[in-house]
Amino acid sequence: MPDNNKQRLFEKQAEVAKAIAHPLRIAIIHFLKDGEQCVCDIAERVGSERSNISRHLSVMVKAGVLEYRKEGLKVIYKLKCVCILDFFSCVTDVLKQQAKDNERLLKAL
Amino acid sequence: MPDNNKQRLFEKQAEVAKAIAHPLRIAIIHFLKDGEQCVCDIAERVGSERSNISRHLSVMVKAGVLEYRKEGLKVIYKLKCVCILDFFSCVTDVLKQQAKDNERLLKAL
DNA sequence: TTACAATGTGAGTATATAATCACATAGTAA
DNA sequence: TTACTATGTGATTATATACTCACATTGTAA
Repeated sequence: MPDNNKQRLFEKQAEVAKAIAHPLRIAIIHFLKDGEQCVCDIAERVGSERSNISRHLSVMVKAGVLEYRKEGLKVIYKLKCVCILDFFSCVTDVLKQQAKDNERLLKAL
Repeated sequence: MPDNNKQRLFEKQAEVAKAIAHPLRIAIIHFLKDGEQCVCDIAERVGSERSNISRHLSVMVKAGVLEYRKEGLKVIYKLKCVCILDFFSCVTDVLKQQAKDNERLLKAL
């Protein structure tokens, strides 16, 4: 693969990662694990303004993490790909490792 | 788990995701897949200033993605947890889905 | 010692992102 | 039609991030 394509691939991957890399967006993803939800309910659940949530949702849609459908007045969002959840088991491994390191550090005191 | 802990967990997860969410940092991670490398060689490979690379590396160390050891003048970095690579298979799934969507869209023209 | 090489860091600037408020839009229902 | 509700968006501000340059630090080697 030529380097230009590699560069473009890295940018695409970064865009997906960025779409996940925010506490509110992670909270949204976790909420949507259990099924699709409208903006209104998402906003209430994660505790933020609707306009703000709306923007976060559109970031994730743009990155291909979420998709939506309209139902009357409501817009209902859901995970586009359950594989997103695998990401969190990966992140959890990193955090567990950190916890272990900290423990070891404390013991050395 | 109380909501405060959940909140903190989401922030921690976001920090790890953010540490990955940059094209240069993804390039670095891919380079380190094949083994540990010094700052100098990383900078040459991914094509950026050493001082810039140094900062990116420290972001990833702080997030628990990389670790390093010193060897004489050189500082040698490596992946702390191979599980980071799983993240990319997850991201790749998202990108593949996007590609499929685009294809379908083009066919509808 | 002096000179050099690899790395990290402070300061400044440019850009990107997040949040808020006010308002626009679109569907619903009386 | 009018009034209402859910959502999205423009404009603004605050904050965070990325990059560059100059310089400090640390180890090496003559």
